[in-house]
Amino acid sequence: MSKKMDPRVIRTRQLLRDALVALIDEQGYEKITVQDITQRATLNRATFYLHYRDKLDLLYQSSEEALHELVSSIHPPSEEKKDFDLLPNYEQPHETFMHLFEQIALNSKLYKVYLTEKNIPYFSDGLKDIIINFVSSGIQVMEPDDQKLTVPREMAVRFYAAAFLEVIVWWLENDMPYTPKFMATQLMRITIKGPYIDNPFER
Amino acid sequence: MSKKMDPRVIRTRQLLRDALVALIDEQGYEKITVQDITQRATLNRATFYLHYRDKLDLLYQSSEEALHELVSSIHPPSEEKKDFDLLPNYEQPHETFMHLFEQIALNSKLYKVYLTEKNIPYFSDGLKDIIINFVSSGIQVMEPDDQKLTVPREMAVRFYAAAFLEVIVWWLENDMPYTPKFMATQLMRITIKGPYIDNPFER
DNA sequence: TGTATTATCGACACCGTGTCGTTAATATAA
DNA sequence: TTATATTAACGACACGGTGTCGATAATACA
Repeated sequence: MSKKMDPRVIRTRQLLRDALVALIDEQGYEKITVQDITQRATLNRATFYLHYRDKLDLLYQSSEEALHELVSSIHPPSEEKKDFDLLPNYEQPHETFMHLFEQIALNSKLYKVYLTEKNIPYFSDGLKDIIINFVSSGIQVMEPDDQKLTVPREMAVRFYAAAFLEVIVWWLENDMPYTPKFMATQLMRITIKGPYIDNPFER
Repeated sequence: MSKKMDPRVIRTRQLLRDALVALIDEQGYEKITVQDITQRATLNRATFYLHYRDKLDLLYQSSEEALHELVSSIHPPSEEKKDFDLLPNYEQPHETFMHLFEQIALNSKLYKVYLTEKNIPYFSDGLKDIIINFVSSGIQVMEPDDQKLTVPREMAVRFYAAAFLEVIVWWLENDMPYTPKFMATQLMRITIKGPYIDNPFER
């Protein structure tokens, strides 16, 4: 899709996107003006409007691109492990979890800024939707019978999706102190076993 | 504190706060101007600046007030149940959870708008901090030994705090379809037992 | 090298902001 | 009830960011 594009266009848009990320990191999203962005990108302000409607449009398109890359890189599961993944060992890292953390690490600058800065529209919700779909299908495969869930299905999906997203944010905030494999293992364990090794309430 | 205030001031500020909530609900936070707010409140625009620095300051003060009310209403635990709450039955609703949902229900219009509308600064984070403190002390009481947690303590705290907040948002988005008691019971159960009644991984 | 595409530049009206100074309305206490 | 202080209303102002325009310069590619 970018093959037939004028290299100047590609360069200009990349300059604008990088400028946005850098400026959000420095002064937060809300205070940024189109003037700031074009100045940082060493472009004329009118040039901005040749490519994006406004600041929000630039953010949307950058977000869409990053999230689309993420989904594409995760979607194809390795075929030979399919059956294994349907019933993963909870002490073994889930393959999709690992892909998720690895892909985020590859683009960590953008993810850290877009997920941890305050009041960035769209990106967090977009990623949450992706995780919701993942969690939803995961629970559906593990337990199709609503009666065998501890809480209403939709509540459980939202519960774990938000929890997973928060752990990703925590990981980025702390500059990725653990490997993707470790993180995937941790998420699997806390989801299945809960917070305590010896459940204090029973057994 | 509001005893010695001119009743006109109280009236004016309440008009502005109500106008903000209504306008966020109608057109979202970002598009709102100070002009819009004062027009809706039937006040002169210059009057706004006698009370608040800008739109964000109005939101902050409204948020602070609501969150302070929430903390105050939750903090005093009923004395006679103290020992019981330290080791709650997981099929019994946790008293603090119930207070949380009940207090939110009392001010549900503001909570729904401030928590479910996109890009409302401060409020979600403020409530998340409150829940983090609550979760953190809860886990600390249940299990002071890091070795007996399934994952790093800070990760577990963030995991459950975000999950609880998401369930609150889900509850508000769906116009509170369950009672506070039911919600508190569900949260307790999914936290301790995980998503599945019969753990498919062991036993 | 020629042609089409894109970027640059300066200028414009528009809108929301924050702050004046002046005048009007209102609460509270004498 | 009336006097006084506090607050609101009102109109006006300069400022800054926006979005768009037309004309000109630079660049990619055939």
